[in-house]
Amino acid sequence: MARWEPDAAGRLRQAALDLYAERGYEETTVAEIAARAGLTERTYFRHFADKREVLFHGSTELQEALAAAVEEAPADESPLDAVAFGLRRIGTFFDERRAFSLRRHAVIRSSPELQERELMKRDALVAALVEVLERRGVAPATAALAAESGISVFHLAYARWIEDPDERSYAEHVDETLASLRALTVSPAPTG
Amino acid sequence: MARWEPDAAGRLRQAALDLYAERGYEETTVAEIAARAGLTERTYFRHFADKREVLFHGSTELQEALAAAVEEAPADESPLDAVAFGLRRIGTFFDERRAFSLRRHAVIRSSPELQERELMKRDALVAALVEVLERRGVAPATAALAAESGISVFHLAYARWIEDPDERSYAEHVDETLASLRALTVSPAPTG
DNA sequence: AGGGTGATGTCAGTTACTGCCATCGACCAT
DNA sequence: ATGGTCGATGGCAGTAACTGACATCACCCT
Repeated sequence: MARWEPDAAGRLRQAALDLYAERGYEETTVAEIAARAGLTERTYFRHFADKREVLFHGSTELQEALAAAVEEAPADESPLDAVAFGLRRIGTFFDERRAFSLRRHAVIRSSPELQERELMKRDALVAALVEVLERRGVAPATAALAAESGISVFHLAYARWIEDPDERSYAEHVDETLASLRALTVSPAPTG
Repeated sequence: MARWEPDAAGRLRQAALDLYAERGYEETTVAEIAARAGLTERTYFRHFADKREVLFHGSTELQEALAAAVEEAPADESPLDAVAFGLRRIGTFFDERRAFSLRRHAVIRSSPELQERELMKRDALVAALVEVLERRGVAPATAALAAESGISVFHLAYARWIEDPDERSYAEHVDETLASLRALTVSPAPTG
């Protein structure tokens, strides 16, 4: 028999999400999360850097998956299309965890501190895209713009996916959002 | 003679920027900032909500100025053009404070916590733009996309403005960045 | 003169987070 | 099996961000 119950980090994530949802983020202490997971506060901080990070477990994997997917886009795709290619590929990452995503999203929306952290993760996605695009030979200025635009699509598509009563796939929302972006940026209003 | 030295908040902002630049953000305590401003820690927290907020004084004014400027854009401008109109208008806000902006930017870049807060302010700008655009009659989905894209332009233009050795105006960088965005989103690569 | 006001000070308390050392089952080498 | 190392955890003390409650006291108004 193992010395400790397995998957301490997983238990902490579950306890944190539950407590943040039940009582609210600010009203929950790290000691309470640790206690519910059968651990101590000190151990919590060995698994997660701070009180917020416990809700952002998949972000590194997501970032790597997105970067890898964009890397695999056909070489002749435009920067924005390459990003869109990657976004559609990672759709399953969300589609498979819909219930969890809804809960997590509701918790994050309820706390400015958590929103800040989410924005930071979003920014890391932008940086990862810039790196991949530049490696594809895209000029830095263009890469930055394509990455920002791509993550805007990522974000708005996610918001729509969360709210979609029909529960259509994430990839579908990406396609729709990307089409809207293209419609938006056609050159200045036609004369007349 | 006044009971206290005037402009306590201003002194705190100056002290904080100086100390963050000299010693680094993490190595500076709020008590030290307050002491340099001739105040106590408790008084610091009456002027600023937390250790980060002291660096984001102009953000509310900037947000209101941008919203007002977009509001004044000609009614027949496309959503994105209306935002661009607003961005050019607020250019003086930056051009007049170049030295300060450089120092502040260097400090923020050096600390993840400060970057998080800056992303939050950026997000507030997006929200303000969405509100203004919707009031102009733009459909919510389009408004969200135009706001996101517009703030991407805002942000990248700012980064280039900061790094520009020729110190050209902020509005010029907005124009260039916007043109790049339009070039980026033209429909998928032409055949052949 | 006297009372109200507002910016500040003082102090005690909570909680996030960190460094250091102790514990002790598991695992490995002999 | 013996002994030693390892790795995840606990315990504890300490720092610093932030908050609430109350006191102070020049200024202002009447």
